[in-house]
Amino acid sequence: MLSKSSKYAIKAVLFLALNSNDKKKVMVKDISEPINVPQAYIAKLLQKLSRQNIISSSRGRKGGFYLSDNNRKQSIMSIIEVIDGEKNFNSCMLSLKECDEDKPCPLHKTLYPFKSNIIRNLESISIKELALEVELGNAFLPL
Amino acid sequence: MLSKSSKYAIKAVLFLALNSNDKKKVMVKDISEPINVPQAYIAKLLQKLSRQNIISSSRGRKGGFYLSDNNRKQSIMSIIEVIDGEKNFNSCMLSLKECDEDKPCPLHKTLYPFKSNIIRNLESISIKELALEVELGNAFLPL
DNA sequence: ACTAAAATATGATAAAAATCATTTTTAGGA
DNA sequence: TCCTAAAAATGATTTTTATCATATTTTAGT
Ligand code: FES
Ligand code: FES
Repeated sequence: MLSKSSKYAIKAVLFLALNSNDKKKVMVKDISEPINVPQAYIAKLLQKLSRQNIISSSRGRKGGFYLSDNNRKQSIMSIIEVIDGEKNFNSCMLSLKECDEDKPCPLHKTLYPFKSNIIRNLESISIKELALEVELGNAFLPL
Repeated sequence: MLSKSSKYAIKAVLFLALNSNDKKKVMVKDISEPINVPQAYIAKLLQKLSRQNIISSSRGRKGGFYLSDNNRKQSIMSIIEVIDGEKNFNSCMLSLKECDEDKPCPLHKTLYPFKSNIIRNLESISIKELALEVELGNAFLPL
């Protein structure tokens, strides 16, 4: 469904949403540990996200990663797209090709509606909203 | 979502549903080609399915793979379970662990309902039913 | 300016998934 | 009974994904 990498990335972004802002940057070391992901690995993912402006970063002394208010408005899907390249989601469930309404595979009819709903949800839910759920204690950040 | 292997396996089983029965066995070579999957690879998958009685086979001369009437009654999920080991489906969407209702991750609330519906569908739909859709021309076996 | 603390870039290694190749076993037919 | 065509078993290789290690910028503070 989601690659390990996007899972890691989402966790990291959520962690940043809860623990950072433009005044309070946090460095990889202090992200990787609580979310339980190898430091060098999450660093690479964060860099990718930063390059695509999903998250913010500043380097040098007193630098670190953080989320600006604008960053928080982005969707969860945008994270996945940057990391996995969205291919996972519009591919057909049986072939290796794209899903094709006109020539649907046998599983299309039953599964596609669900899949497209999942996509729609991931596209519409923002980082900020998800983080709020955690703050309210309705959801938990798993390690 | 589904591994390449389960996709291959489902295609192969569907092909057998359409082109074989206990009187008409078909050998790997004649399965792998039309469904466009490397012969040695699909052979391995078919063997696994056969061992778990999802499909039938007989060896030696005049042997081959085929689907008995009983085989056809099985669910699509049973194929996936044999090949992927079901792990893909009950794992949490954010952590590497199992999905946990009591301590749901932030994505659980939005995605789990869809996921469980997908699972329920895959469990309830039989090989025979899917094959019928193809016979009726409502669905297509992609290469 | 200089230094140290940070991200960034690049490339190497390890683990997992997919693919390929070879051998062994089984059973039908001469 | 012996040969041959088939699946089954085993193990090697390749490709992809995940992980690790090292060197290079950038920037705040002195
Ligand atoms: S065509 Fe296969 S999922 Fe849509
Ligand atoms: S706890 Fe993460 S999907 Fe259910």
